[in-house]
Order: sequence, then C-alpha cells, then structure tokens
Amino acid sequence: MSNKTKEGSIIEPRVLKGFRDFLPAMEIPKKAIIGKLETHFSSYGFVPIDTPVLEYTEVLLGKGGGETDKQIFHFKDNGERDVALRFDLTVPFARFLAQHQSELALPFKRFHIDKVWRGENPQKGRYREFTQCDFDIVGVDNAEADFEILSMMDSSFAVMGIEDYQFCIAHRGLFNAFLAHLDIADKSIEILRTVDKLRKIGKDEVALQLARITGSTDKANRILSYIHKEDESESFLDTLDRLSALAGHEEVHTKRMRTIYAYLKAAGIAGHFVFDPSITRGLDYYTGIVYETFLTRLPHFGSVCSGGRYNDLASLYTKEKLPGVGSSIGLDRLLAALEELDSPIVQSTSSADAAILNTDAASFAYYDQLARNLRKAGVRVCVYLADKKLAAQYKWAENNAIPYAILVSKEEEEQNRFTLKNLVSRENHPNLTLQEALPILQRN
RNA sequence: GUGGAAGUAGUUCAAUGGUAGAGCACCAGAUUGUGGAUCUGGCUGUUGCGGGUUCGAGCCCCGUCUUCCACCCCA
Repeated sequence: MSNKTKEGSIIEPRVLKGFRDFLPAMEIPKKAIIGKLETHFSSYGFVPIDTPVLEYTEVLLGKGGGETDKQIFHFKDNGERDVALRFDLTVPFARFLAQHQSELALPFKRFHIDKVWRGENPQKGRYREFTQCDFDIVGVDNAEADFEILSMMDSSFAVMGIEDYQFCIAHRGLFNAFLAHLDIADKSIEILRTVDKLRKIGKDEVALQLARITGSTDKANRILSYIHKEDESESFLDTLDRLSALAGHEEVHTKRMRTIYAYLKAAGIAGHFVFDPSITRGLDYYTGIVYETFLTRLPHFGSVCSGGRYNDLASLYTKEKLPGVGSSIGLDRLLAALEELDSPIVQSTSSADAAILNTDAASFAYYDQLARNLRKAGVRVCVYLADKKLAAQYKWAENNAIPYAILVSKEEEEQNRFTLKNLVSRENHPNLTLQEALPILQRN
C-alpha cells in the first residue's frame, strides 16, 4: 500500500467537517468516563444492546419531523438501497423493540453508548459525529420509571465527577393540555419551538413571535406567563400548581409530576432539579416529562444530557403498546465543556503507573520479567523500548504522564530489587523489593 | 442548508504588494547515560488548498476546504 497517487504527490491527510480524530489525551478520559457509566448503568440492572450504524432510511425517518430529514446522512448503498446513518440511538431502539419484543421481558431497561451522525453545521461542542450515552426504560408508563431515569441522570453526573449542573424539567403533556385549554393546540409545534428560545432571545422577543403565531396578544401573554417564572425562587411544587391552574386545573400530568417530585425528595436529590416550563424539546416524539441538563458555568454550551417520555414511538413499527422514558448524555459536548473549564477530568492521561527505564539494553529480559510481576500485582507498567539517554527517557515518561520511573542497577538486579523514582517530586526510593514498592505505586 | 469572521513553524504571535521572522517547544552535540542550568548547531514553513490580477502576492480578487460565531436545530 502506498499513500501516494500515480503522479507521486502525497494525499493531504484530512477529515470531514464536524468529524474528528481523538488523540490519547482526549480518548483516555473519554474511555474512562464510558467505563464508569457502563459500570454505573449496570449497577441499576440496565443491560447493554447494540444496533447497526446504518439502517433503512424509512425506518429512521418514520417520525421526528422535517428537521431530522434535513440533518440525516442518507445515500444509496451499492445495492441501490436507500440507507441512512442513525441520527440518534432512540429511534433505532424503537425499531429494535418492535422487532424483538417477543425475546424481551418487560419492563426492559437498556443502555447504549455509541456514535450517531447529524449533518448539521458544526460549532464548538457540536459535531457531525458524536457519542451519545443512552439509557431507557420501556414497557411501563408511570412515575416510578420516570423517577428512575432522573435518579440515574443525577448519579451518573456524580459518577463522572462533574459538579455544577442543573436538570431542567418540564412536561410536554401538561403544556399541550394548556394549549388545548387556550384552543391553540393545532399550532403546538410552532409554539413549542418558539418557547424553546426563551433562554436565548428573551421574553419580549418570544412574546412578539407568539403573538404572530397565535394571532392574539392575549394568548401570547398567557403562554408567556406559563413559560416564564416571574419569581425565580418559585418552588417546584408552586410552579406546578400555577401551571395546572393555567391549564384549566389539569390533573393527570400534574399528579404524575407531583409523585415524581416526592420520589426525588425522598431520595434526597430534589435540589438538582428545577421546574423550567420553557423546556419543550424539539423532537416531536415526546409525550410526557422532558428534561435538559446545563452546566451552570457554561450554560451557552447547551444541554449535555436530555430526554423524556415517548409513549408512542414504537407504534411506528408495531401495534403493541410500548411506552418508554429515557435520557442521553452528550459525551462529546460534555468533554468539550470540561476542556473549556480546564477540568481535571480531561487531564488524567497517564498511560501507565510506572515505566521501567532502559539503563542497560542487555537487561531487557530482566526488565520484562519485572514488568510481568508488577502487572500481576495490578500495576500498569511499561518497559522503555528504545535505547536512549536517560534524559530522553525521563522526558518520554513525563510526556506520557507516567508518575513513576523504575531504575535497576546491576547490584539491585542481583538482589531482585530496584529503585522507584517519583517523576514529579524527583524523590528516589532505592533498593526496594516488589512488595515494598507496591504501596507507593498504589497510592496513585 | 443560509449569513459573517478567521486560517503564517509543533504552539503562541509578527511581517506597507518588494528576499518569511521572534519566544516557547522539539532534535543533535558540548556532557559524564539519574534529566529541569548554560552554550553551539539544526528542522522550524509548498504562508490551508487551487486559480487570477501584477514585473512581483502571506497581503488584492475569485473559488474551495476547515475552524469559530449567528440563524436553524440539538447532545
């Protein structure tokens, strides 16, 4: 294989707009987070699944709206089939459920961490290829399932080591009941999209746009009073009462939200959740509770974890009733935000706990044996493979964020001992046995 | 997809249309194989890419690619 064309010119190495390579400095923390989430999801009894990256276009476009159509990567495959890259993990999951429902025991709780593709124009924290971490519960439509998803969102952020975040919750069903009460349910989608911009363009501009959509200043003001809290400190339950009254004393959805909040309270995590009636979500398939997550120090980055209840999604593919609720962490956006914040989470890039330096190439077999013994004890260790001056070897270890060097003199080799050197403090621990070295290495 | 801004060495930044520079980083050596000092030398580069105008383009014009911003939408 050659990287040259027939003319002998070198092909410019490049990747598509919105697509990225991951160097170890970012891939290591990314993989670490994924590992933590997988362990965490499993601890709740969620199970992993996988689905194809490529699907029939009609399967993915079944519902979701015109915007999805525009953003989906689709093309003809070599057999002239109309195919598309998955736009999210939720729609393929609905297809998966319809296809395998006889093999699944409901309620079914699954997680799925993988890449999705959208043909949007990229920006910081916004890519054409990105990883979503989905977790969903299907087969039950109740407050307990809604709560468990919210509870897992909260504990997932704790597990990832992220602080300063806020979950903003609303209820699509309650809002639709409110619109029906105002007799403008037919304009629902347009209104939802305008309401969603409150955070960005402010209430005056939203009021103007709503008046244009509904043709009524009065209705626009009533929508505004629904989505905009005059009193920022209004409590979750007070907001709920106010919205219920505005929606003509709506009962069903209000009661659901009350129960969910009671569970959050009992679990001691209610403080991370605020009722934000302006959260509506752009995707059309949500029918109940919806939520977005913002990092309080970087709100303009947008939501890093969103989702909601979708009771009719699987109805595209089956007559069976398969209500679901779920959430998705936007891992790439989250990593971009953590990088922006100089978070220690994206700075832990060490490839090993210790490097055995090459002070005598003739001793390689001994170094290898020492490395094997350390690995058996659970230490991540590598042997420096080139034959260079020690200064270069220290530099190499430092560039790889390896905290300890291991040096073996002739005398130490004969006694099966070695010197451990802390590469940050440059402190030496000479003449150690493996057993003596382990506690020092394991402190990290 | 639409509109705007930007793109120079690995990186941070200079250069009126007139010969591509500086710090840091990197590599080699002085230097002894347990490094952060100093000195010497070196690569720092087809100025994102391709055309055009011009005696001459990093600079002006057109196209294109990428990044960033806004719209749209979203994780």
